[in-house]
Amino acid sequence: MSKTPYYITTAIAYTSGKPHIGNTYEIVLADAIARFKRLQGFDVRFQTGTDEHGQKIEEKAKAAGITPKAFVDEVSTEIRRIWDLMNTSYDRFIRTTDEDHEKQVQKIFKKLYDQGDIYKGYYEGMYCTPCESFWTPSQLVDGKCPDCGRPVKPAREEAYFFKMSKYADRLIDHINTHPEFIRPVSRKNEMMNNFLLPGLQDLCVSRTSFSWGIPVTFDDKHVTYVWLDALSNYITGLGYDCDGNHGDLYKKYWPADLHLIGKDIIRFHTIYWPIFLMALGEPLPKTVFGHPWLLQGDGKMSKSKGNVLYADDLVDVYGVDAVRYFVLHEMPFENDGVISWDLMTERANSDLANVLGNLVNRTISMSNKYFGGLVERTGVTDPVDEDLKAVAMATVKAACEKMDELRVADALTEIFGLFKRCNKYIDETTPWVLAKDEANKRRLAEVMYNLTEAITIGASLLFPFMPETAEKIAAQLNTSLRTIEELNWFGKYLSGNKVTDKPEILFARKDPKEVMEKAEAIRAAQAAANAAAEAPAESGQKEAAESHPEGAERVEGSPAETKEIALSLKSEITYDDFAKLQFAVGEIISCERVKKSKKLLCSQVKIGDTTKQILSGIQAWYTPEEMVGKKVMVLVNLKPAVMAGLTSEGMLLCAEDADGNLALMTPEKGLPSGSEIG
RNA sequence: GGCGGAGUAGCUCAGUUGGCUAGAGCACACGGUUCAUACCCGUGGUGUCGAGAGUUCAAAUCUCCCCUCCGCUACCA
Repeated sequence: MSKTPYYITTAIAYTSGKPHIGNTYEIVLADAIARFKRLQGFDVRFQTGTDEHGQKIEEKAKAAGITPKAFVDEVSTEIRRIWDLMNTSYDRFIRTTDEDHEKQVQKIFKKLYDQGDIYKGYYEGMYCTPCESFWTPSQLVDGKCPDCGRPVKPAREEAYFFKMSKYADRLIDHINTHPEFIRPVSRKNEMMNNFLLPGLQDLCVSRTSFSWGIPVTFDDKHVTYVWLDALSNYITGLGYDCDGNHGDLYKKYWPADLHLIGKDIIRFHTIYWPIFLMALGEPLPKTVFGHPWLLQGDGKMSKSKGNVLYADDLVDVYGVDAVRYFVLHEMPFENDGVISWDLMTERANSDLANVLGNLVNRTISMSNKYFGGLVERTGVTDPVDEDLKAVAMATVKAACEKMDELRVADALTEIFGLFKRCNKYIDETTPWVLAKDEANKRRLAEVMYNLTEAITIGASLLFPFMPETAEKIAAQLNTSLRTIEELNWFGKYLSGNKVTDKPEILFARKDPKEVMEKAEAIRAAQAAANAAAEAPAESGQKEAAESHPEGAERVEGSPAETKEIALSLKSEITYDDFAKLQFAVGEIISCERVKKSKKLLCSQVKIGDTTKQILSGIQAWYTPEEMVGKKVMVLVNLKPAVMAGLTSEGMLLCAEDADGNLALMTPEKGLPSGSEIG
């Protein structure tokens, strides 16, 4: 009888920097699911990897003075190191720079082009030559470039597009008839209401503005744009062949059972990816699960504050399995979870040290104390045994049910419920009382046997979540872990077996004070490293919530990475061009939030003897209160435009770094408002 | 602005198709116990179930409206 195949993937991580604990969560979650499926007897294939192309990487590499390939080699290696540190059991770590992947993406592009799904077109809309940017008609302001206000010309840059609309109806039908396809289901409405029902726009699948990508074979100016490249990894990693000569893995494992992704990229996995597959004539993945995020609890995560949590630091303090336990347990099904040093310590102490570690330790100690380590089944039962056995068996079933629903945190809770039941059983049976009377010796032995067996069952179930711990427990009990199939009845522990005579502490209790001291040291080191790189203050929570424009996954930049920005030069202008722009110093006399917008601030700006109302998308960086009184650089003669119902009569100038952080331009000396800048 | 979700004990959250004194875990307090990592077991609450109104014999649960927070989306000089 051959095992049922089960193919699970994570999103591939974008190689722009070191992943923090929030990014590391996904691979651990996937690993727990993959390991549990293996335990259930599935033939599991588990794939993860890195997404390595795109303009952003090209720019970062340039800034670092190395080739894009050298850059992504370094980052990909680092990501893989962390995945390995977390003890994840992936079968393939694919890189989008892998030769087999690139070759297939090129063939896919060609095939879709040949069959008419991809067509050569132009960026619809208007092109601003100096800005090298395309704009849709709705983005234009009075028919001019929204960035520089200059006239724009009709579309110029050619690009390849994918005809999304052609497959929209089929996809809508598929989503409606396959309730398992998008999970959690709340995400289904978002996709339907925002994209599918209003009508899908064709997707741009090639670019000519950068070169770090997979070249289009029949048109060498173009490289494949991110999604067609990145999403294809799920099939190229199995040996998909566009010509139909698929590898055995592909035949066996496709379609995927589960694409595990962050909730920010659900759209790409539930709309574009299925449509690509339809176009290729391949079956669609069974389930796409958009998991929530693990956010930091103790203050906003910020590189400059040095409080970004990384897997390595947490592992140093708590150990791999404690970190795995925390991220798996603390992450609910639909809402974001929270992580902090305090919460982590609390959980490690109460659940791991007190409940689990202590249980194993006291049980083994008693076996040694009363029977020299021998665990023997005597058959001297008591009614109190029944509930323990029933709970043990029920836990096996409950854990499977929870995992089938992808409720990983709940499954873990079920398993710990069994360990708690074991502790209670010890109180119910009071082995130390039984030990006082030789007549109870055989009953005592049975109690110890039941405990040992129940712990073995718990440890077997725990394996997918905390592999090392489960194995340590089995080793101490001198038994082996079981599969789900082998957990079908209570009493498989070998009677007469001998447990270890020296129980090892599984989880030492952590002193919150000491942990905080270590955390503080880590924080200081991180802040120092960051200060050297001179990163501006920023809101990490916000960053965590921002979707990555290019990558298949957001990855936080490393604190140590260079902050040098690669300047892309615009075309030269004449003095006359410059002279058309009128800049002046303005003083903000009042400022308030624009109610209808999350990003806009509405400022009254005094410029000499006139006052202008100016809207700016800077709410994330400045409060209205701190705006008031600032002297700022204003572009005065910009044609007014209406935003969110309010008129804006100019533009406050800001500088923006590579991460999108803004800073207002202010005069270095206290000049009066109205002073012209030129 | 459009669509959707959420607001329940100090904290994190469960609460199925409306139905008996509204629950769990953590934290806290007290009691028990000593095999064990000062651990384990038991007991304990004052929750206006976001505000208001309505339907009903009965509403945390349904309807309406309002407030707050969040997500996706649009706009973002």
